[in-house]
Amino acid sequence: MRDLANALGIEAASIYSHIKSKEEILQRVCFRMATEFFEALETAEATETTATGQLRRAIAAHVQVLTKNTAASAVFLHEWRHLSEPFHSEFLALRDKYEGHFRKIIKNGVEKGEFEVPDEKFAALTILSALNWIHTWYKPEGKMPPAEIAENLSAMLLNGLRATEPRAVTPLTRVHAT
Amino acid sequence: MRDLANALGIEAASIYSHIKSKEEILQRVCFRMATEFFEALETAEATETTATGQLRRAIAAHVQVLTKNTAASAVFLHEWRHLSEPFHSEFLALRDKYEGHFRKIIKNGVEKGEFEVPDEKFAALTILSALNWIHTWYKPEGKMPPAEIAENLSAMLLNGLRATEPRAVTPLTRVHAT
DNA sequence: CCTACCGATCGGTAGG
DNA sequence: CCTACCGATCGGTAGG
Repeated sequence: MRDLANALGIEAASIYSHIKSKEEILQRVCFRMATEFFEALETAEATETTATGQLRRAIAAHVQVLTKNTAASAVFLHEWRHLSEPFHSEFLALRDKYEGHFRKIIKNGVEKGEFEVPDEKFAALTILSALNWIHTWYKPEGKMPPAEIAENLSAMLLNGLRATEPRAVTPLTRVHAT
Repeated sequence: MRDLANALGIEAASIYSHIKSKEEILQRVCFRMATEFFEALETAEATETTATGQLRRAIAAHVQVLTKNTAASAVFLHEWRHLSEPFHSEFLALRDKYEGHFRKIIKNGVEKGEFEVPDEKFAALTILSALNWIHTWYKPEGKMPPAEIAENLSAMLLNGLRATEPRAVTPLTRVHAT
């Protein structure tokens, strides 16, 4: 709190005329980020009809939110553990709901014959894992912009590494990095 | 340190007759885990000749180490940030070297025509991301054993979600979870 | 938003 | 491995 006050140019005690407690900051960051992720995801789902299209848009939306504010993303991804009840449970429920959207897209894809996976929940978790790690290395000044990161991730997750068949996904903006 | 002492059944001050500082514990955990990851990876590389085989073994080895001790893995994955110099730099160098092994396997695969990826570094990072996230949800008592997790991850990362072609990887122990 | 301060807790040391 | 402590720092409050 002293560091924060210092960055704001005020005394530490003065922070408490703006917020109730240190945890309130954590709560605000966690739930604001959750809202942003949901809004981006819902837009993605609404603009596409195929499971493949929805998944690609959902990945792009997630990467967009994640890279827009890496500091807030790190809090959203890791620090929610320190939320007190009932916020902790509430946050976990939101997280599960978000994951559920991905599961549903994958399930739809499997039913329509677009996808083939051993386990939808596992697939959803793996996709989100690959996505969520980027905040540890992403730098806004780096040479790969968010849209291209999303493109590459979609290609890898949809087609895998294998070179046996023609690529099923050939995005308009297919870019080779490096 | 008080909690640790409590768990050990001794006084907090007594810990310091075993270690020099709190950070020494962090250093030991981080570098011991690094060694374990390297040993497992080298064994994996030595037992296979194709890039596909090596990658599948490397994934299995990584998952094995990660799930064997989830607490130590979490420290290895996140807390290394608090290492002081020169340990911090030394750790980062090891991490980059480890990542380099994965990059090389992928590069070999591309050259031999087994893989097709836009960017080897990006592919290596994505694979490790998908792998490293499992420590956040893995429970030893859960119904998916480490070998099956590795199997599913290999299948997803090598073939993707797409159902357009016959599966290129058909592991001996292919299991459908859930 | 500041001054002045608090009780609690932290990693760690001295000396046995 | 313990007793007895330490200086520093923490989140936060009282009263203006």
